[in-house]
Amino acid sequence: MTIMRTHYASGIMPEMDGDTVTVAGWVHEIRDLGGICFLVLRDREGFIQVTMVKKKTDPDLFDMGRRLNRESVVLVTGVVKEAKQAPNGYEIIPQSVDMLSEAESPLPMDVTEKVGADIDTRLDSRFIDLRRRTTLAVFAIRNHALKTVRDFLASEGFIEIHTPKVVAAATEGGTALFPITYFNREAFLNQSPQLYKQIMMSAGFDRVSEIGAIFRAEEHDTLRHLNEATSIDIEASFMDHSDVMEILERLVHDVYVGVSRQCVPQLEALGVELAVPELPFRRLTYDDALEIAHQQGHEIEWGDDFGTVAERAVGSAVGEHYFITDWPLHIKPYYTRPREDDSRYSKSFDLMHPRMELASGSQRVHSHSLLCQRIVACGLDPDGFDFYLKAFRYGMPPHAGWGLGAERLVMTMLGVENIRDVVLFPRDRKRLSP
RNA sequence: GUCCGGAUAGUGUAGUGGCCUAGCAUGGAGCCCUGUCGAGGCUCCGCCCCGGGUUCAAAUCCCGGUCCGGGCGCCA
Repeated sequence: MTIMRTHYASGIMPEMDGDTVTVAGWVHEIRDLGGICFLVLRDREGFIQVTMVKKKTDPDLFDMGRRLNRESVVLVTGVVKEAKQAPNGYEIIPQSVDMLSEAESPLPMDVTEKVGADIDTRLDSRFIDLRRRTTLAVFAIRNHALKTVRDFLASEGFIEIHTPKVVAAATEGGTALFPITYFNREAFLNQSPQLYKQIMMSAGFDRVSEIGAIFRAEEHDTLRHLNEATSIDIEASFMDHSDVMEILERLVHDVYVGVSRQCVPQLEALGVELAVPELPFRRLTYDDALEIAHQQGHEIEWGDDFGTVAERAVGSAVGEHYFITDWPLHIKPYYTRPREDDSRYSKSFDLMHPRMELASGSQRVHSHSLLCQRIVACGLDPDGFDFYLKAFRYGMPPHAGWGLGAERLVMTMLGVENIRDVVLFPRDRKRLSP
């Protein structure tokens, strides 16, 4: 016996009539009609029907096949037969069925999607949930989306880097961090690659990108936050915020195009009709967005961030992807560059989907003295930033960059409501396992 | 952090004081059935989160606990 398949389920065609093939996968369903028994085998790529006719099949094989438990792993060798009555017009007449791993019964949840399951049940048995066609489709699309991102950034001359995820005490401020023990010292999980990708500008890499994990210790409990997420980051020298905005919108556009072309079956499985957003995305200044929020009846003081409700109100007023630019300097981090003509404003932007924020970025402060000044102004201690500030003292080019939430990009693209649905093993406030 | 909601077979649900010996679907066991594709038919199996209280009577009301979901805040 070999444990090798010759074909995935999707690789079998009616034209192969008469060929002997070996398929391997999970027993999705068994429909036993008495004199004829259909076994539906499922693998990563699809389903294939294995048909056993009582009169023609070896009695032992027939009896073993019809008694298999759902979700057991089997290897089936047989002859492809073109058959009009079969799904897709073909089936396999088995010569042998080897059970490689018997599944226990009952299953923790339904794989055939006849009965629903709560997200909590699904995540507790994620390995089973991931066998479901729609769940698999989400991750196939996520894969294509991120592949498109990598291809796009490579074609734009970005060098992919990997920055440390374990970092020393110095932080960017703002979000809460996860403390860890690093030998006998205190350390943290990184909240973003921000400081390191900026250091790479001083290193002369010119354009860098990273797709990596970020960690935030916020105790939020929403459908769009996780404590471990994937961030798509870029940093580019000799560019300003409008240059990187242009890269960002083309990237998002490219992802939609790539997914709509390469993931047709998956989109169909999910019932998603993907509308590719038009370029260029609309640009609103913070003041414009504030005006729209006011018109929608949301009172926000100049200088405050938009709350969730006002943010959605602006989003539905715009109705498509858009940028909010020129944020008040004091609500942006210290590395954000002030506008030369009016330092109350910054050279910053957020990329918004009508439902939520997707990305934020800016032109950065590249002057060492201004950066020190800004760190102090934000109430932080420059001493903790030595390793970072040092890179600004020996030739730091002007630069700009952004960070884009990979999960949010995928979930908004697919209309998925819960961010946990687009992460294999999500980490939220309550879930640390599996 | 704060507010709101929920917990009933393996899974998803109905049931808001007695009509509950808890209904339905899916599932499991078994039987019948030669073209199913959410197969069909028949029989059977399996559930009220934990503890206390109110009441003649609690799945249902009250209190405490545990676990879960969600809104807002927070999230440079």
